[in-house]
Amino acid sequence: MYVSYLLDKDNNMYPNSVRHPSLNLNPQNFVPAPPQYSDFAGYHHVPGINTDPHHGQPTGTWGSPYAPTREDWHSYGPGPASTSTNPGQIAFSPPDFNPVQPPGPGLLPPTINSPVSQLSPTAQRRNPYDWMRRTVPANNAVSGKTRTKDKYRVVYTDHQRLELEKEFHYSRYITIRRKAELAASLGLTERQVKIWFQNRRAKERKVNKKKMQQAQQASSTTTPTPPGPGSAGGAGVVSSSSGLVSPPVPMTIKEEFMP
DNA sequence: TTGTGTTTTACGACCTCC
DNA sequence: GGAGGTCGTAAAACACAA
Repeated sequence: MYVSYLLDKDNNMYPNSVRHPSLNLNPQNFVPAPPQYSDFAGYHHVPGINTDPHHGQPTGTWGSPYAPTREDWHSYGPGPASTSTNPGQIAFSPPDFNPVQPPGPGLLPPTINSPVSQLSPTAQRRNPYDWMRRTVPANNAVSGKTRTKDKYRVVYTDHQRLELEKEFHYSRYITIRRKAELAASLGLTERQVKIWFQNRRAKERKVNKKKMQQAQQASSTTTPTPPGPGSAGGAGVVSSSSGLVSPPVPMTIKEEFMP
């Protein structure tokens, strides 16, 4: 890995090894996402749902009504029963959420120690969470690669990405406190969490933009109306200075979250 | 295999806000 | 001035067709 390079920039970068083969979660431990989680890009943030004090962040530029409450996140993880079979996975519920987990069935440390079977490298993506279970070489954490050398980025574990997605699902913009908590619980740095959210928002904008363009194309083919001012090539889709798109598009079941 | 396209981390530049 | 936002981009990791 490029730990040395990153350590030069951020003392807290990679405080411990994040890369471990056993961190890759068994896809069997995931449950298919319910229909309401068909597409992260389509979630609606509801201002005012942030009853959690540390989630009382302003809605900021994200004015669209997004995100269900965290109670809904139960459906992400394995249920209570599966916590015994795989201590690395926890049911994510708001009252229980404590990023600094005590020893035992917590977030990261038990996962590292728990033997989780590796997926066959030839396995195809059939599970809605397949996108999160890529295998990672075990020596990534100690390889000491840098950006200027032959390797410059790590691949987050399935668990890390799942927890980040959960948080993103809850709110597109993470608070400072939640960022610190999440970073601590996932073994990431706050910088990594921040950048992950930035990249995730960028991805969402990209997906939304693509959807809007496709919708415009579909509508233009069905109803051949001449393009109005500012509607050429879907250029007028992205709203305002924030670049955010208000997605009035109906929710569609995203392929990767289909059961 | 291998070539190619896509996705995922990570960064720098620039901007806004406090 | 610092923190955090978007935007553009680099490059590793990955998926998949030929």
